[in-house]
Amino acid sequence: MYLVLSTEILGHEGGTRGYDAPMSTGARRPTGPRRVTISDVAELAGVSTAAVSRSFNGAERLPPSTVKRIHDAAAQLGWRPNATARAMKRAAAHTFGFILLRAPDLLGSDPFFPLFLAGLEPGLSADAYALMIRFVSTAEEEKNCYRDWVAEGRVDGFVLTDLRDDDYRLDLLAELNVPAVVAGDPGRSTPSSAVFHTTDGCIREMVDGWADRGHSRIAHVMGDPALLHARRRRDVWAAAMAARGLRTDLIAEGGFTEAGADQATRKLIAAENPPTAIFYGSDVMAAAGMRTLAELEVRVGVDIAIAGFDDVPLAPYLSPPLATIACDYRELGAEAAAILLEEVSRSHPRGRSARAGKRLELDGAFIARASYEIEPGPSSPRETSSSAA
Amino acid sequence: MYLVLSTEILGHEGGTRGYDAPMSTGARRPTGPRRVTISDVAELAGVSTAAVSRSFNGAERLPPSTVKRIHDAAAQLGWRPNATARAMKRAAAHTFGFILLRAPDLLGSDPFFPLFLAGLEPGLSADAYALMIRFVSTAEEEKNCYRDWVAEGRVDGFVLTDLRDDDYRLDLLAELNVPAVVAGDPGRSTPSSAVFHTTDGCIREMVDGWADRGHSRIAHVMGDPALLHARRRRDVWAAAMAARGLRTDLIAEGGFTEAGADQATRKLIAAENPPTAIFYGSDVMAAAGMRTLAELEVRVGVDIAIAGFDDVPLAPYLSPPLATIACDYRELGAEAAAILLEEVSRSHPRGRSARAGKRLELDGAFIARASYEIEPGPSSPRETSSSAA
DNA sequence: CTGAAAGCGCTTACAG
DNA sequence: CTGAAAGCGCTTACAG
Repeated sequence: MYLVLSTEILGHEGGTRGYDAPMSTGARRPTGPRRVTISDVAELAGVSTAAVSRSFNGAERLPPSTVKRIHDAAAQLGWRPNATARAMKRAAAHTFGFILLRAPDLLGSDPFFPLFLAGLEPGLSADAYALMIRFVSTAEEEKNCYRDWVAEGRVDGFVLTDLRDDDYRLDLLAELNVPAVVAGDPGRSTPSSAVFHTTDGCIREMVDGWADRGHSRIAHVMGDPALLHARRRRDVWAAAMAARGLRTDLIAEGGFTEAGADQATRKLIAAENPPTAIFYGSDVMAAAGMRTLAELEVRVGVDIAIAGFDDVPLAPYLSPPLATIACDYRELGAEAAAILLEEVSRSHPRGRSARAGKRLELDGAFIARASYEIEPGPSSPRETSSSAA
Repeated sequence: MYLVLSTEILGHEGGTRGYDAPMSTGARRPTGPRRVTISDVAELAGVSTAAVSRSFNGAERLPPSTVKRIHDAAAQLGWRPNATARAMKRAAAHTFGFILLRAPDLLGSDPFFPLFLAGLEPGLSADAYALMIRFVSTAEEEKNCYRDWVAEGRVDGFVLTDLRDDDYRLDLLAELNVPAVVAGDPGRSTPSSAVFHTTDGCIREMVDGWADRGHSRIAHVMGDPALLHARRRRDVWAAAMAARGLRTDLIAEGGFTEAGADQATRKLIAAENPPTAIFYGSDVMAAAGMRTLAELEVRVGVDIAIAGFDDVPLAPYLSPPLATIACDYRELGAEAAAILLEEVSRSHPRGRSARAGKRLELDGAFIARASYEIEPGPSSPRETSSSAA
């Protein structure tokens, strides 16, 4: 924290700059030069601290010559307004919190988190907001973190992802009465704003396309049912199937993990009437399922059609290339940032919970790659493949 | 930032708690209840603010009964010490910075960032340190961010990744004189500590294994040569090749991208004497290369052997499963956190740049999956595959 | 052992 | 237009 007044910073005028930094102010610090403060700049520029502050906050007008003198002095001393002191005066941390409750082993393959963050953060920092991130491992820890960060004044609002069934965080946020944006469809009215991809049409398009090609046994490997988006994908798949008069009992849980997808795939293929097509709730599950299918000697793209969800960068490089539903998670992050900034700019000291939050829907897209494009044989795929032998 | 004294928080004693929160203190705020402060707690508990502070900082001893009274009062009011005020007094933000200069399109498939973060953050927050993240898109922005965050007192130190050739950040950090930990091998002595995986042995094992099987034309698709780890992988591959008396001219740049890997693979296969094995500098490039090879009708695992680097979760699910070099990036993050905390705990108000930083090396592991296991045919792979026709 | 008071580094009504 | 002074919410020597 101690700013070293190196000659670099002082433009090599260290010895002759006609300014002696006070070397102690009740300093109980071990050693080291003391921090440069607004007073040092004021003194060097020959103005009051108020003038320095004003010149850095732009609101009030000062003579240009004074502003220049102050800015020169600040540059010479390498001074910038201390963010902590500023935050204290303003009673705002100028920081948002992002708390993640996630199995860490899911993070390595999940395309959502890094892209969302890469979209979110630049949007916030463009407005000088910082982002504070926390990984928690239990709901208890998570709950405490939300409360603590607000009570301690660490954050001015939150970003939420991975909405869960009956998610207590929505009510918690309402109680805490802080701005928040939910990245995901809350499925109900909430005081928090929300932004999410609407992929219902994509899933319908996928199911209808398969149905049009003659598929009737279209299975679904769903993600973790505790997650709202996993349930939503399942529900839309089921509705699309029902709309075509198709049965929806070919379903298994894959929990968004590779191992789960492997088990789910085996279960589906072992069914009396195995599917001719499988819609996996994520590309990661689809990729794992592809290997399982290969092991079971069910050829993807020949005996069975599959599709995933997310459009991970590797999806086109699988063999056959994986059909999927693409969502731009970076865009989602960027929109979340914009909404959050809008939330805080409207100051609702109270009554935030009174109004309903904004809703912004983004479009997903169905991408029909080779893994999608097969027509079911006259018999089940396994019979087909054995009849070829 | 305004804490709502809801009945929830007050344990439903809101009306009869015998305590009237002062409703204004020169409050110029729009509306809303004012923030609960240490004075409110002191008043309710019938002690001084000093006592409240002490009871929350543990150092000095207070009578247990007083501590209890204070803590009860704090709980009743939902008060927690304001982090900003605390930081100001302590002249420390209790926060570390993590600034990323990265092409955002690389983030979606990169296993490093999310896992590293998932290891790093819990380590820091266990010690009540926060992590501030920033994505920048130019070196200029990056440099300013380091300087600004220190000058503004936003952070107490930094985490660095993606070390570049002749990386100016190492000197910048030394100049700024703040604690830092580098995740990666700086390749030279630096005042910052560093933690990284040593994979030289893994790469040698891979090359030697191929050489032992009779491969002599082992190519390398390297990552972005601006990055130190890409260069290191190349150098170690080249040294291992040279040690076996093998030529090192079969090399191409893939830039860590799918498209780059595609181009690099085409270039290598088009060579007069194409390789019988390819070491890709990342799994993402290897996966992309696999598709290119398939398009070129060079069969991985039959005509050519390949291996990647990173061990992404999908690696075992490619076909054939991808041999690779595994590094535990979560462990790397956890170790980086530990080192950083150790750095700040030793207070070096000056002279940080005098001593050399600590070095911690972690082990990588070579994982020989099916894509690795072929022996080269008597002729080149393309001749082999055409002679089979 | 406990409290009054100074001070962390700013910002901003307020007074000149 | 400009500055002196109060105050943001804490912590901590210092004095009782």
